[in-house]
Amino acid sequence: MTGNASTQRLRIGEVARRAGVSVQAIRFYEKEGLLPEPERRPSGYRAYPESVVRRLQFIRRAKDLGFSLREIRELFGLRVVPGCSCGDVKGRVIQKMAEVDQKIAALERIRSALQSLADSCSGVGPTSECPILDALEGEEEADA
Amino acid sequence: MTGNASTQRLRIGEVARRAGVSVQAIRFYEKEGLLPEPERRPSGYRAYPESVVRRLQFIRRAKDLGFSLREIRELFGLRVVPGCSCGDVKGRVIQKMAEVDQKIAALERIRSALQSLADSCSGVGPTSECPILDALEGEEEADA
DNA sequence: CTTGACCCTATAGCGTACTAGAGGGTCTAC
DNA sequence: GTAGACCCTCTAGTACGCTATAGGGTCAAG
Repeated sequence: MTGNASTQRLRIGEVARRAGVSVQAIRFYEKEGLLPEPERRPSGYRAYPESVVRRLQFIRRAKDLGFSLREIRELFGLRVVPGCSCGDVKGRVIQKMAEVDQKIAALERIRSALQSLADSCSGVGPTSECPILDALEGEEEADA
Repeated sequence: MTGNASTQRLRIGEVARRAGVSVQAIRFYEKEGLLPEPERRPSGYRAYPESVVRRLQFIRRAKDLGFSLREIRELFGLRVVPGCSCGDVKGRVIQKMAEVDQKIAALERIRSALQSLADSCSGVGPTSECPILDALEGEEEADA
């Protein structure tokens, strides 16, 4: 049985393996306040409860969704602060979505500018007469 | 007329003002090989021809289009290497467009994941029962 | 001849999210 | 009792594109 849970502590390497992150990353997260400081064995080894694995998975997923470590730390904060509601968390997600939308829009503007550049150039001829290079060098045409 | 052009050299501050970049950035670009080393006055002051302003504008625009300084340096290289054609330049632009497309696609995946998270949460209730936080913490559901 | 704006070099620091290495201790099995 | 895998701390380094600072020299006007 898994009766006495307090004896079932994991070492950092095992946690890293299970969560799919590096040992150094775990120590880094601890230093940055994303992970609570774990108990230590007499030897100084970190001794983690299994729950830390889920927390690391949380970090990984939020990171994949574009949250910075700072933002993830704030998400953890929301869980702890008593007055905070689910709406606060949802707000962060909505806000992040707006940021993502803005990034997408910016990239689409860039994409179409690149497309125009590519279209302006037949691809033949010397670089000294390249319409792309000329366009990049050109005067301020329309600054708005 | 602007007859004797060689006397019309600009100091770095004036170049910075005209090109809309900082003085330090100009020195940085020089160090990184994006700008040729300019003439110097006896005092050691850099003395730029006006053309450097256009080159800085090129850098600014290419940067805005997502080219890194390294890539911009390579673009300048293309112009100088004799065997290079306009097609080489166009190729860079096409490749950059593909990169932008990939970034857009990645952000759209993120966007829809965020949307799902937001949809899963009514926004009311304590953070301790937040479906968003639970989802981020959840087990590996589908790893593919 | 001094004031203030400008210029010079060189080095350090920022933010992000770690990785890599040095130099050392611990644990477990054989 | 020793090998090898693991753990510890601390510092430095990575990439990117600069910014900031220290400690000086130059230039033009008044």
